[in-house]
Amino acid sequence: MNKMDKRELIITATCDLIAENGLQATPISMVAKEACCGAGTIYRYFETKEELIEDVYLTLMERFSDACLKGLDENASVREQLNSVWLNLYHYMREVPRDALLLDQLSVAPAIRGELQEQGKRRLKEKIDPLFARGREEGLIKDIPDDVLGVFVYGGISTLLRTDRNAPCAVPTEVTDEMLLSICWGAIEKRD
Amino acid sequence: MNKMDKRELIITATCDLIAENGLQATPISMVAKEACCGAGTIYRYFETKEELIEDVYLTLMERFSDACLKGLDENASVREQLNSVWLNLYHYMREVPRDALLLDQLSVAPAIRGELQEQGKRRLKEKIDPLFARGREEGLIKDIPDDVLGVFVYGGISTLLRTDRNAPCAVPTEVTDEMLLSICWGAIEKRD
DNA sequence: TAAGGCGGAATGAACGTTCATTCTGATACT
DNA sequence: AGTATCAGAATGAACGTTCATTCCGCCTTA
Repeated sequence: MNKMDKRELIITATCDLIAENGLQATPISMVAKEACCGAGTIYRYFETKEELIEDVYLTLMERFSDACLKGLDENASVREQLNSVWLNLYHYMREVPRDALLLDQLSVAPAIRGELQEQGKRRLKEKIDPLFARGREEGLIKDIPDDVLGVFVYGGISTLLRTDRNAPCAVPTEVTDEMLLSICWGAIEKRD
Repeated sequence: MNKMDKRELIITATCDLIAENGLQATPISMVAKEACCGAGTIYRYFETKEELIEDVYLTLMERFSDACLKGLDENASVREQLNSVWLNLYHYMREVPRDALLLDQLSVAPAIRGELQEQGKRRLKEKIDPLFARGREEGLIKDIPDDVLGVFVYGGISTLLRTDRNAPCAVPTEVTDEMLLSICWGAIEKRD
């Protein structure tokens, strides 16, 4: 096993444990056991536990961005592209609730500072911001700052799924893709 | 100072400290200092720290519910009533970011179990669910479960303000009440 | 090819700190 | 005086981090 593999192994173990037990209930000793290494070894790859958490966060956001942008056709219409991103987001969070939970946990952790959050979102924003800009030019989207609309929709979807995780209700079976898009577009679409 | 005053004092102190430093950075000793009492005294009022946190959560949700339902006119139209609730929510979270932050912190804390969360939301739900039901009957609202629409809007607003707290941008100045309602209604409103 | 040695990687017991909780003696009230 | 309440020191468990030691693969040399 080479250097990077072991590093990845530690990050993966940390992901698993935090998703299962929460952030403050996963001591380094537990990560070490899960990663089949000594506690000291972890400190060969990460200066502090905080740095490990930061890396976990960035790794997760990378996966998250990949999932959202999967199969995006940059030549398609704005509407089709946003549909794709939103459905990807929705499906990913439904199918990998572990990651969604992790994201919730980490986004309020003190280790995840503002700048790091920016870094995590960067790749996604670079793709989506121009999309909103185009939609706006085409008169398709409300005259409200793109960030506001984008964050609102993201917050709606993620909160919907978080609520369902906390108290499993009918969301997974009753909310069709069509319904979801109807809500999302309703929120941002310009009407006349 | 009577018994309840001291209890309230401890809860208030805990609120202040968690809002300022985060949950896991506020030890009991610090709460004791802030509340001007000994650490042991806190254990006269709360069995464990976890129970204290639970009480903080319920107190907070009570304040939150009050704020959202303030001035609600039950004889007004569904549209007017929902406007009132949403604007109350938005203004409260903008004007008392401390409470909004606290709510974020606590809603992912392991101490806040599913049942407790239900209890915290109960009063709000009891008022709002019938509102959605009426709106649905009047053909005003999408044929999508009320919970889904309600949670989506709540999630959108709260995430919007959380994002702004993390990296202060233009939300407070640029998003007018009118814009916000346009987004919220767009998300739930039935169109034909 | 075999033996010896070298250096980075890994280990996990030990350390110091922090924290929730308990204990104890003092204080205020009746 | 007796009871209830308090403050804060004491306690012990749990944690992040360190470090002396061990391990292991590779290179050198004969």
